[in-house]
Amino acid sequence: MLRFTDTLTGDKTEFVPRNAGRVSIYACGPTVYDVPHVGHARSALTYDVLRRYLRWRGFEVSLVQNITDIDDKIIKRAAERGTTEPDIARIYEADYDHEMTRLGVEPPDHRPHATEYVAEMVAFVDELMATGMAYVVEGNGVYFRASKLADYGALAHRSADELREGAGARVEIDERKEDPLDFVLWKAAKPGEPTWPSPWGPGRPGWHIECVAMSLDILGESFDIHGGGDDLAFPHHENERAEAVGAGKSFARYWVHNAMVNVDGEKMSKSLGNFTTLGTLLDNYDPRALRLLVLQTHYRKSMEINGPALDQALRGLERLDALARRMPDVDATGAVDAATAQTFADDVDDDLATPSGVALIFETARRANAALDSSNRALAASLVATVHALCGAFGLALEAGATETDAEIDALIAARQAARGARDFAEADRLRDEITALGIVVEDTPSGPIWRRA
RNA sequence: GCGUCGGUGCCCGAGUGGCCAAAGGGAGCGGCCUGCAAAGCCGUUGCGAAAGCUUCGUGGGUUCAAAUCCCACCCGGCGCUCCA
Repeated sequence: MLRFTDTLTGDKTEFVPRNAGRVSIYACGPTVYDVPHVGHARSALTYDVLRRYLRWRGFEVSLVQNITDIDDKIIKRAAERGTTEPDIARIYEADYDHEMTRLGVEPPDHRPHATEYVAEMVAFVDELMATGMAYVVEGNGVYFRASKLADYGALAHRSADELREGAGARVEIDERKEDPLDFVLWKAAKPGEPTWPSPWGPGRPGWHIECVAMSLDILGESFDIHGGGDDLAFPHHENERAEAVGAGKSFARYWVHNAMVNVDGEKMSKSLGNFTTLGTLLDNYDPRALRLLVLQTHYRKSMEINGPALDQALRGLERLDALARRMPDVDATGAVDAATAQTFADDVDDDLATPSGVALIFETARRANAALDSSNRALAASLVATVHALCGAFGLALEAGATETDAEIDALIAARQAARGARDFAEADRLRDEITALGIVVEDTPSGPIWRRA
């Protein structure tokens, strides 16, 4: 039975999709004003894994991830660089794409841009105006009237009054609002900023109303899962929900939030300056090591991503690759071990418990190696196929190794074999040192030596 | 301050009433395999020869039984209006 922890209820609840066999997911994407960092990677990997896993479980999955390509930060960055907002957005969206590709994150089924949905957003705000859920502050824009929504604060698990008490704890309250909880839906134009026409004068979109417009347009009302980083739960998602519910629409049926990446115990963020850019990390590590590391921690638990942690994950990954290398002709298309696959599904179904799934993968790999050691090739083939398949369910592709040939290396290996045959082990070891110096690892197996790049 | 999530063995990290001295990964140690390696497998890493004893932030409590439930406290993450 599939279950997820729903942020709205705070409970782990059975997941029943809107339409049997089909799952619709809206995952909050980046605001493209800077390069992606490791925290973005965790989020992206979480929803990539969720989608792939659900697909592996037989669901047809539709994933929407937006690109927010107009907002304050983009405007600020464009001004700093002396360029235009579309330029900034284009540059960093391309960068995001590039890193996601390297990470092995599949492109979403739909990737709407905020700037493509301005007309829909205006129409949405208009609806809210018509029902009294919103009001105009002359010269500032249109605000959502939070007091009109009975359960504003539901995602934050706070009552409106509690929220009012806490309001201003970190950010100054805009005194022009009727209520501290009200938030802007449409921002009136300021000089030099990009604007779009509206019934309330030229301006631009406010609090992530693009997510509401796009999710409802593409996925429809009552779509299944709305996901994102848990720093978005309030106010970002709270406000989205308010906008949708305020307009009388059924919004997301389940809210899923992934936890943050920490650095020395603190959240990785731009403002703290403690971030590792994703590009730098991927230049130095196998992207699969990052995926495995993320899979080994439950998505709702904050985690550290640093060199030592990645090194550990890399070592584990090497074990799996080594197994794949032992049976290079077996892949995920082979007959999988049904009992293992069932256990895997039972485990992971419980709130996307990928750490349990990974544990089972390693357990299966161990059994496969043991079967190979005792020459039980039929069992081994089934287990290796299972390892490939389960890794595949998490988007982890194992590398069965070098299919490449290299005349120089082949010659050295042949020479070493000849020396070994002649029991001239001093010469054999010298040749192996020479090969090692080229960055190659040689492994002797019952069927002869194999090599790979270290 | 309020809300929320968490504090587990050498490290990372699962585990939410008994099957737990506690998955899996990493690291260490011993063994097997190998000419030697690598890879792999087996065992082992709280105390004890064993029966057993003591462990899962701290202190209480509930229960026949608690890492798991309740209360208090300490510590940490995140959020409290434009951060994934």
